[in-house]
Order: sequence, then structure tokens, then C-alpha cells
Amino acid sequence: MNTILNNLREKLNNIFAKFDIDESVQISISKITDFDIQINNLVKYKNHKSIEEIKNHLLKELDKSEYFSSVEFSDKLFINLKFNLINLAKNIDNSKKDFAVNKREKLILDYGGPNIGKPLHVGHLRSLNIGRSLYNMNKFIGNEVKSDIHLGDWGMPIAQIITYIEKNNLDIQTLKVSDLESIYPLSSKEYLNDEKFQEKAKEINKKLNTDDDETISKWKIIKDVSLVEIKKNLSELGHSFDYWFGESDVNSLIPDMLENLIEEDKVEYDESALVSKENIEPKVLITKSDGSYLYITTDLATIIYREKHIPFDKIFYIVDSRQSLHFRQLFSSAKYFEFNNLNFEHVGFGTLNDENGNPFKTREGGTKPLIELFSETYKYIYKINQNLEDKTIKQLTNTVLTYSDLLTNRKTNYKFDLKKFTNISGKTGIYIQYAQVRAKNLFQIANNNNSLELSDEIGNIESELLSKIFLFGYYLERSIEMSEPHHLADYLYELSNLFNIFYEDEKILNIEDEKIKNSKLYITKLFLETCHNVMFCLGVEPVNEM
RNA sequence: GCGCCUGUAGCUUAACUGGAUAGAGCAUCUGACUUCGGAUCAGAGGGUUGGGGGUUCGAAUCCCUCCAGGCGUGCCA
Repeated sequence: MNTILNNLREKLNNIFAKFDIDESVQISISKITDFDIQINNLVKYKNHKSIEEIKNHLLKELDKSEYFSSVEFSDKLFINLKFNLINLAKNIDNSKKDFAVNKREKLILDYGGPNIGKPLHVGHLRSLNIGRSLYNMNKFIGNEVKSDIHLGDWGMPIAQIITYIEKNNLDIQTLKVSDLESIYPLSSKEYLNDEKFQEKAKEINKKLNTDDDETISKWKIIKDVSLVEIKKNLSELGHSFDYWFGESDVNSLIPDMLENLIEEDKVEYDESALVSKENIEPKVLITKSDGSYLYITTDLATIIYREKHIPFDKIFYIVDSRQSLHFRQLFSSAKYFEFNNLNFEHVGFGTLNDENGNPFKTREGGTKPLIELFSETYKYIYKINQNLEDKTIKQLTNTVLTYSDLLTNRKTNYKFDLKKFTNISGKTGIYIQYAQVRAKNLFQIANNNNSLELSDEIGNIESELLSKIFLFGYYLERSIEMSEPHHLADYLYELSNLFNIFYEDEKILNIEDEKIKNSKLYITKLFLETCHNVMFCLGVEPVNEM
């Protein structure tokens, strides 16, 4: 489809250019029921002196295309196009080859970002889901993608934990994750309330930064213990990463980086903190007044690290929108400091709130661990169907946790709603799984995989379903271009819905006319393949039973 | 104070970035040969797109203003 859309755009753009119309063709979904796609550019050129000639050129070009069976110019000059489904079916099966990019790009996706010592909590869900989806979509079209989890494994929080352990004489050798998880909130609380504790923690933070052996070995134990748990949870949730780099990995680059910046006169001291000399408001603080590092210090070093070790064309940061100022400063500073590669995008998403729109907190005051949400959803599904394999229930659980999350535009504020995540009727992960299970079963029973062909006579619901199937590329393109998986998520519902209607319309296996039956099975097959590709792009695994 | 963002049906939301009659799901009500798997399908009601003004062929979308809310803002990440 992308090849088709791109082809169409290219040809029509040439015609536009011939008549000095300086804009590119915009293709969108048709709002007229009898048509599939529409082009709106011409509407504003109604009074163009050569409008008739432009129309003729366009019409001639569109008539030539084997992928459209009819073309219509409305009064207002909307151009409506109807698919030639037979010809499309001959050439398109919605597999990777139909969407492969001409030039592969090297992309880094920075998402997840768990902190050592803390369990994954519901606030990590969006970053993980969106990140994985962007990863898979780009993989699907052939880009070279690498994911980096970007661990929060350095700095003050870790120093606080070590301080707490030392102060209370805890045995670090026998430290368990559960201990760590209870220490974390206690230590940060003491840091805020106890001046002595604070001083000690700062001292330890300094020891970390100067590679003090004893402190480093403590840090290692904490990191190892915590990482085992994080990896276990992530794998349960169906996430994997190419790189597990953290803030600690870039720490050693910072002194040189700062030295260079000072030498190049890009930064200056202000109240003994390093501040960028870039002329923007607010000023960008690069280090604290005691010389220790900030969020942006490590993030800048991370860019340097990645340029060295993971060459990239672009980095995506999939992080909460509240941090947009940080990323604006980061990107702008990287440019001002003349780092080489300057292609960055902050893929932000709404703030995590509870059902009432207040900042999310559990009764105990913390955030809900992600794995708790997983097991609650698991139990809920198990109750409905106890005959399913454990593997299937887990797949369904992850489908629910992924699909309901991706369905909403990432920019809107994020209401964490348990009902929404466990809901199994309507536009949900359960619904889309059910549709493809039905299709799969149909095939098993039909037991006829060969010689399937689309018949010349296509009924209404069949052509509606086919049109939708051939629009996959359109939604894929949109989702990738805007880093917004919700277009594909919604498309998957529409696709599944049309399939269910098609399925209920007539019992396919009872059809006596082999030609028609095969044609319907052909459509089913096309649906199934498309559906699975969309699911891959969203990070959802199709189940085999329900 | 300054900056950024949001406001669409009772609820959750979509709208191809300025295009045709604002489209869905939930909830509510009504209905479907007891099935190639009913976790489905068909139908109904529900909208002054927060209010007001402007820009133009055309506005949920752009501009102004007011209202309501959220977030961020030099030593957390």
C-alpha cells in the first residue's frame, strides 16, 4: 500500500508542479461511503485559471492506475477514488515487502527507564507499550532499530539507599529485592527530612562518582539484585531490550565532556554551578554548584556515548510529557554544544492520573507495581475461562494491558483506570483476539489452504472488509510518521469488527459453490495475515485459543 | 509571575493537522435461524466540540478574549 500511495503521490505531485501548485498531494480516507480514499488539495484551487486542464491531467493519470476502479470529482473538487480490489489482491498481501523503506534508517528508541531499587510501576506502562510499538513498526518496514532501556542506576537515589543500609547496619550480602523495595521510599524520606542523612548521602554520591571501591561494590550488589527482578517482570510483560545501558555507563565520559565545554567557552560558572552560555530562557543548568551531575549532564553524555557505540540517524525518547522542558533543553544544548548528530524526538505522553484525574497514588501512597496489575488482570481472565492454557491467559493479559493503553492518543492525559484495563467488552484486546481466533479456526476446519482465489463477484461486506484490509499501509504510515500507535490500534478494531460482520453474514463452510467459498476463505486468509501484522506492530501476540 | 498543555454525547474518546452530514466504544433500551466458537451480530436514543468574538469558499482544528483544569519552571530524575 505504501508503494501504491507513494506512487500515487509522486505522479500527482508532478502534475501539481507543472501548474505551479506548490504543495504535495494529501491522501485521506474517503468520507463518502462508495469510495475508499480522497484527495482534498484541489478544493482551494476551484478558481485556478487552469483548473479544467489540471483536472484533465489528474483524471488521465488516475485512469491509468490499475489500483482504482473509479474516479470522481465532486462539485467542490474533492477527488474520490475507489479501489480495484481484484487488482489489489493480485499484488498486495500486506506483508513486509509491501511497505519496505527505500533507505533504512538507524534508530535508537530510549524507553522504559526503570530505576534500580524500585519495582516497575504502572507509570512505566505507557513508555513500554509505546516504545515497543514504535520499535516493532519500524522493524516491520525495515529500519534498523535498537532499543535502550536507559536504566536509572546512578546518582542520588542509589547514594540514598547505600546510606540507609550503612546507617542501619543492614547486611548487604543477603539483600533481597523485597528489602530493597522497602528501603527505597524510607531512604528518600529520610533524605528529605534529616540533614545529617542528607550530608552522608551526598558524601556517598561523591564516592560513587570518584569510583571508590567499597561504594562501587555495594552499588553493584544493589544493581544486580534489582536488575534480576526488573528483567523477570519485563519478560513476563513481553518486553525485551537490545541494550541495558544505564546512567552509570556514561558517567566516566562526563569529566571530559565538561572540560571540553569549558575549553570551548560554551559554559560558564554561576554561583559555582556550570551553566550553558546558550542564549535561551530559562538558562540550562549543566552541573550543581557542588560539581555533581544532573539529569541533563548524564543525558548529554549518553548522546556522546551512543554516537560512539551505537551509531544512529535519530533517537526517540519515549518519556512522560512533563519532561518536555528537559528534552527541549537537551536537544537545544546538544545543538549549541555542536554534538554531531542532532536528530532527536521526544515522544511524550500524558501525565499519569487516577480515575478522578488526580496524581496517581495507591492507598499506601506509592504507585501500583506493574506486576500487580498484571496478576489482577490475569485472575480476571482466568475466572471467565478456566480451561485456557496458562500461556494463553498470559498472552490475553498482555494484550489487554497493551491494547487498551495504545488505543488512546498518547498526548492526552493519562487516566489510569483499572476498569479500562480489565474491560473485556467493546473496543478491547479481547475483541481483536477473538476475531482472529475465529478466522484461525475456520481455516483449521476448512483444511484447504491451496488454490484460494478471489472471485470476480464480491459482495458488499466482502468489499468493505477488503478495502479496510488494503488500508493497512495508510494507518501504518500515519502511526510511524507521528509516533502514534493509536491509529493502528483503532484500525485493528475496525478490521476485526468488519471481519466479525463478514463471519456472521453467511456460514462460509456451508457454501456449496466452491468458487465463492474459496473466495471467502481467501479473504479470511488475507484478514488473518493483515491482522497478525498489525498485532505485531502493536506488540501483541495472537493467541491460538480462547 | 512566566512558559507549555488540555476542555468533544452521562463516561472513555476519534477526527487524515483547515475539508463534505463530528466517527466510535462503554453504559441504557430493543432485537437475532441455540452458532464454521454468542467473548458475536443488528437497531434506537444521546452533540451549541467550555463561552463569546474573529480569519475564509469551509473551523473541533488557526487568531483574540474570557471560564475551568493540569503540568513545568537554576541545584530530584
